[in-house]
Amino acid sequence: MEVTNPLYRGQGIHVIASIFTVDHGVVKVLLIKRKNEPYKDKWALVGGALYNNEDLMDGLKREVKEKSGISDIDLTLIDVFGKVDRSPVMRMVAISYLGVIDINRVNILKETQKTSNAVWTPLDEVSNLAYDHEEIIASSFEKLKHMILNSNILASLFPDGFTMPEIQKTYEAILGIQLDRRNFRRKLLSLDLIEDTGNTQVFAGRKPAKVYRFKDKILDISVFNI
Amino acid sequence: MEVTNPLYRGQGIHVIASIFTVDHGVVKVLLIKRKNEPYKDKWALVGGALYNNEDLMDGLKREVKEKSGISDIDLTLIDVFGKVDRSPVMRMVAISYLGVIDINRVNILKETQKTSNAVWTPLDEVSNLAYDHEEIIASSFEKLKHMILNSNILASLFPDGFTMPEIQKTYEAILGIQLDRRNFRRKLLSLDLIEDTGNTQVFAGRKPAKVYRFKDKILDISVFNI
DNA sequence: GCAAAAGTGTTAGGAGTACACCCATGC
DNA sequence: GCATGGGTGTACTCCTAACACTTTTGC
Repeated sequence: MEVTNPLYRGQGIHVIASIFTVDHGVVKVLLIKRKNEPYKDKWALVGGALYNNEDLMDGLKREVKEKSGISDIDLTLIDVFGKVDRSPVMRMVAISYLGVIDINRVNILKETQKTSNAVWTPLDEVSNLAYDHEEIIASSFEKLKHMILNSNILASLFPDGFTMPEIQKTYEAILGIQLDRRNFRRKLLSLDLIEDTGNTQVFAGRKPAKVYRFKDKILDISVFNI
Repeated sequence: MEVTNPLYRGQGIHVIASIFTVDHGVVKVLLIKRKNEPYKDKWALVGGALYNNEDLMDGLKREVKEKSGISDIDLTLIDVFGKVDRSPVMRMVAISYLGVIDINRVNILKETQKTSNAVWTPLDEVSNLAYDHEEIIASSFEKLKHMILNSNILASLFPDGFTMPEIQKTYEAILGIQLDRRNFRRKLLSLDLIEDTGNTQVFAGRKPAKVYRFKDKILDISVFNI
């Protein structure tokens, strides 16, 4: 069968990743600088056009690898962006994904065939991006706030474990609120999501903190307890 | 700018709606019978290929209108399906949406230019559909279960209001579990989501039931109360 | 010993759960 | 009056929220 209707022609799919980290209490997103048109020399999220012979996740991981060097990251579907004019080249529908990664565990490629720079950018410094990528980041960040409350997505931020004060600061940075130390600890422990490693970590001049790690477990609580 | 790379050609977007209702305690989904290839004479969800000059929601509503006659329905993005071979015609990525509608308030078109029949089908009788539509229904139904616990999506099932026993049966049908009458009522009222209309509805031989209605309010609770 | 930050416990209030009784209707 | 099903209240438990003291370290 052949498609002849011109209304169906000239369409493509973008797969795009909002990759977040939390660095010293600041939430950052990975941006790359584009080498090519459209939006040459503009900052943008990692991602690109899907090939017609690859599945969505394969294309996404290929794009992430090509443009950032990151090869080992879990990405979750977040949203879809399809305004007719969102790309100046052709009709592109963007499928957006979210990932979280430990900034210290990954070497970001500063330059690739298609990018001239790559920077972890604090959320409040994000502006003037290519395409509708600012909107995509906003939608992903909202979802991230939700996900840290309903999943173990932060496990990938702490591959070697974490102390309670550390992870609490991460929650506070992402949610933008202050939390009570004692209740936070009790709540996180009660979820059966993390476990004590038996180790401690010492910072200068302070009492050593216990190190916990995430269990290999998916949490997906529902709210409404009827 | 022109796209010459063949890897980017021959792609299209499906917009697809899983439209659910609850009819006498049975959850049903709207299926249409296709008149044309591919999957001629197969049952399928309402939906079709997006035009390259229309936004996603516009294309979706056009398809829903064309193939079912339904013109007034809220649809929510649910999921994306993009396996390379999900369509035999060309590379199609499907964006799936979810809607709920009162079966008594809508006249479904039994035949259209592209469909030869339309039926509200109980979920457990759904089988042998076109494309990956069974998978799409499964994903949408899971999300529906979640949404009735976290949003006022059921408002569209009861445009004229509802009684507590009625809506409880609806929750039970969708969730597949039994609920305690007294606690269900208290919980639903405590959410500040519905209000008493002051009216009652009488069934034969029974005490009249109060009629409630949904407030115009979006509910999006988070779970984890830290 | 002192400052800084980590660890722990207690209590009051609110939400969830389980359960029993009264009430309005049609026949 | 009786069967059917709708409406309401209460006690127990558990989770949450607010809050203060003790412990360990480096200097």
